[in-house]
Amino acid sequence: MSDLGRFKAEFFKALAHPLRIAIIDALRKGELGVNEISALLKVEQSTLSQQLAVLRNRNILVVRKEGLNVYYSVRDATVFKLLDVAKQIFNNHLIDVKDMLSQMTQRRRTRQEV
Amino acid sequence: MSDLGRFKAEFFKALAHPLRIAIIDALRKGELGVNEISALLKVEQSTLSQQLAVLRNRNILVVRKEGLNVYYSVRDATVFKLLDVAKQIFNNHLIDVKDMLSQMTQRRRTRQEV
DNA sequence: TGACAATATTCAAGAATAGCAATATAGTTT
DNA sequence: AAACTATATTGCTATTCTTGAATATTGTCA
Repeated sequence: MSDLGRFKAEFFKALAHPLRIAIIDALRKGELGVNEISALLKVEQSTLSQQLAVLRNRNILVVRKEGLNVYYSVRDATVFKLLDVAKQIFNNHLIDVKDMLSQMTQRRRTRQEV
Repeated sequence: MSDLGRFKAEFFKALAHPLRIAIIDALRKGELGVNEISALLKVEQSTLSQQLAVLRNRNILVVRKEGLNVYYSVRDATVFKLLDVAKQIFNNHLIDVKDMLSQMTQRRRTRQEV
């Protein structure tokens, strides 16, 4: 297995979480403070902090501290391109996305039933 | 949380595995039989089959059966672009990749120790 | 039909992840 | 220094993922 392959896998794993995607999307226009992200995404403080940590550890986000506040930004704008390409793939296959949605919903329903 | 965000997360999750990345990479030049992929990647038969199933279920791969053999191909070549963009990000930050490698190695070591 | 080949699915066990609550840390203000 | 604020980290439980082994399925050929 090539190292590059493993790197990519690690990298995609970092993106494989709805909240983490939302965080990156929120940073498209540039740096934001944790409080701003928090207000935007409305999740538990510790949950947000944990997912920020994941992105930070994977070198996807960059931190800047200023007094009590912490500001995050995306290190390499190429990451946005990745999200855009993903979107493009969905646009190519709207029907499949519907499949995926129904699968996702079904799974959620199954989980609840059990 | 937007649906698109969740779709993207699901999608990246599908890519977040070294073997699955390797499979997709192997299919860059077009369709391959399972036996060929197997020879190429040298993994357990069931492991390969399982990871092929993941990619199939996510609509990333397309199947064609012919007698006893099964041929897989990537449904939308845009997926390759995704891998390329990921590579591009690594090229932009070679040093960080080294960090990541050392982190990965360290984690693996820790796991073994425990 | 029976034996065989290629691939898929199921099962079980361990590893990794997610998210909340609680606690810790670090900077600020009084 | 004490009280306060913003963020990070830890502890814990539930869930999901990964993998090899065993088993099932499907098509082929004698």
